[in-house]
Amino acid sequence: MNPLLAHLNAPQLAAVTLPPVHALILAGAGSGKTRVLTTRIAWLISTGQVSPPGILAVTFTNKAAKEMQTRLAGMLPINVRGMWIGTFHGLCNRLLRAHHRDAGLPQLFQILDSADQQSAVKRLLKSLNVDDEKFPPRELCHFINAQKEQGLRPAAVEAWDDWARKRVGLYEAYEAQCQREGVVDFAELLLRSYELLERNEPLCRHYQERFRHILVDEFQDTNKLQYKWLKLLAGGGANLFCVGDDDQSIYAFRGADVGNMADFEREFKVTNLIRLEQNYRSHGNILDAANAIIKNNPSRLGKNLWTEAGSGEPIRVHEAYGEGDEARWIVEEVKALQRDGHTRAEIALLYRSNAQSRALEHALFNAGLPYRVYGGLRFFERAEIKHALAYLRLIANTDDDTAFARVVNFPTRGIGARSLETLQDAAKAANSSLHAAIPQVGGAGGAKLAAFAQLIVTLRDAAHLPLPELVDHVLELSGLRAHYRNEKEGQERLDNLDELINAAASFVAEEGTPDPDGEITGQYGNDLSSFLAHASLEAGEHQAGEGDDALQLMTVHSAKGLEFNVVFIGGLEDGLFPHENSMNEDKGLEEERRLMYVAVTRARQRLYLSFAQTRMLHGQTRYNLPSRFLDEVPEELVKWLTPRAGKGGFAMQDSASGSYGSAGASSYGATPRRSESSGGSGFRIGQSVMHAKFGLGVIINAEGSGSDARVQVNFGNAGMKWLALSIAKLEAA
DNA sequence: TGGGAGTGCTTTTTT
DNA sequence: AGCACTCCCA
Repeated sequence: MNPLLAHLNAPQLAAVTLPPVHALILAGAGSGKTRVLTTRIAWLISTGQVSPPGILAVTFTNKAAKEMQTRLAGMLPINVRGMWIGTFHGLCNRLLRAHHRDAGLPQLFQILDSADQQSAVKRLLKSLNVDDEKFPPRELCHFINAQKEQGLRPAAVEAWDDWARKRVGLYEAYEAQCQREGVVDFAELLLRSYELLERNEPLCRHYQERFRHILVDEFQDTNKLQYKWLKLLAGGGANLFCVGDDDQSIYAFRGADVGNMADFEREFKVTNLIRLEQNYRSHGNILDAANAIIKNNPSRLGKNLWTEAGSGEPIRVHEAYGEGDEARWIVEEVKALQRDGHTRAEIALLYRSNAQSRALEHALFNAGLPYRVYGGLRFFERAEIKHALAYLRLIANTDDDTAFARVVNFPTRGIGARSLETLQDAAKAANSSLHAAIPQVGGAGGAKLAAFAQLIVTLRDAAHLPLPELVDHVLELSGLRAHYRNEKEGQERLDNLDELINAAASFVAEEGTPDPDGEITGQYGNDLSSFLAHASLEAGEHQAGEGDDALQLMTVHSAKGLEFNVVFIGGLEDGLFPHENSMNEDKGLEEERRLMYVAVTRARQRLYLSFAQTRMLHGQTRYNLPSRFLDEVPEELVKWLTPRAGKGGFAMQDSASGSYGSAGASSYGATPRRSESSGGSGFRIGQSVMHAKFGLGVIINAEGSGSDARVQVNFGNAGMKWLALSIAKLEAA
């Protein structure tokens, strides 16, 4: 047996070795989803069914993409760096850099993150004299992104009244502004690359022919546009292999559409639907609870997790008076767990909304327990870092008005609102960028602006320096360092700025390499612009001390994909979890329930659920009922740590390698070579075959020789078969 | 320019 | 309650 395939269970094996057909893998929590995805890629490559450039693998987070690359690198002796494995946004960026001309973008186009986008919108409203009470920038951004995520340009958006028409007009003006400034927001990355392929037939055909196998992770989280993008790329006969879990779809609120799973099944006539239901993570009671909860959702594709592990411990439920009591109880419980030998890093405190972390942090701080809060400001989102990046962006592109506006008077150089207004008017009149309009401003303000323009020129002169030195140079000449040195609490910010130099240095060392398949995709641009793209696309985790043994605090959303030995889910109250705002939404409760399902399935060994009778929220004390999700956990799985709540005050119930890359460098000596045949029959592992009755299949194993030769074939939905070559009529397909 | 007072918002979030 | 943001005055 191919060692790649060892240790896979039957459905995993079936999925990994599927013949070249479209497939939908329903992968339950903890069922080995990433493993299937990466092993599938390794299998396809090592059996010679596809070469690495023929693979396109898409994920949602950088973390997931990196994980896939790392694991793949461990399975195959190939350079995974050049492969098209990445996030939707990262891959689109790559595509647009390579074909920036065809996409109508400057080579060094910059990427706006959400905050940049909002300030760009604010600036736009101001320049058009639009009342931002009537069109709140935040809401306008949402609207614009939502349109783009449905693939709609302004002309295609329907508007029935004046206000809606005005809004579409602003969308249009925003696009024009971005185009003039040479910047692109996140949704634009997707839409622009979709349109690029859709309109440029030869280019589209090139990529369609190149990518033979497209694999998608977390497919339930794709939005409409992402699905269209995938369909377009798969339009040339590539095989789409989508892995997802409808029960873990928790991002509908930002445009994810689980309906894509059903659409995919229908539109691609998917007959190969494989369920991965064996869970390798949690003990039985935890899984039973999760199954019982999610069973209450109607429209599911259907799936039931099971485990070979025992039932394990009961699920512990605790009732507290207020959020402070809840937090103190958790602290005591954590201390007890530590005494029993649990490490803090293996304990997670999950909550529905960020505001809940405060009470927990307070109690943990008082108890002196180290903890780490996920979420919140990340490195590249810090103000001082964004300031420094803005100077770098101006070096790359002086027309980037967002960057210009951010730092033209930071550190302050006496360029006030008046001068800026004059400048904005001049820019608008000349339809130019702010930077380009500087010569037209006279007076004292004009002189100061000219000095700023001179500063940018001086900085640009240093653009040839190695990136880390350039960053250092910018920090010094811009006056940022001096500014923070004079600030009382500036030391941390200075440290962060120094850290930015380190980030630049390690970026150059690790990723600053040019695209390996340069003749097709062109080059990325220079170090500076790829570093800036990196900063936008990968904001970076914020807190240091990753290696420290600290409790893990995070929202349920950010816990998706993670697992812990012990999990506390706090604030299980109606109104909080499920959240009251979700109740008005269509299908809101179902998404909350999936969220609860995700939360529960994070736990390996022990799960605590807790709620409080009163909770301070928005400055007011609220009295909540226990969460309805608590009632959905079967009683027999539960151990109440406090007298059981609800039902009338009960008493305490205590109770492949040779086919590609450096030949022979395989780490798997036994991996069949591409040239090897099975028993001299002319067939080889990985070969697609056709059988009169079972249809298309792929050979995954072989034994015997001559008249005894037998091969194992995966026929997809027709199953896995051993066939004697002397009897079965197999034809190469 | 910067600080103090007043105002409004507050589910979840990656890229 | 706590935070970000704006506005106004010295």
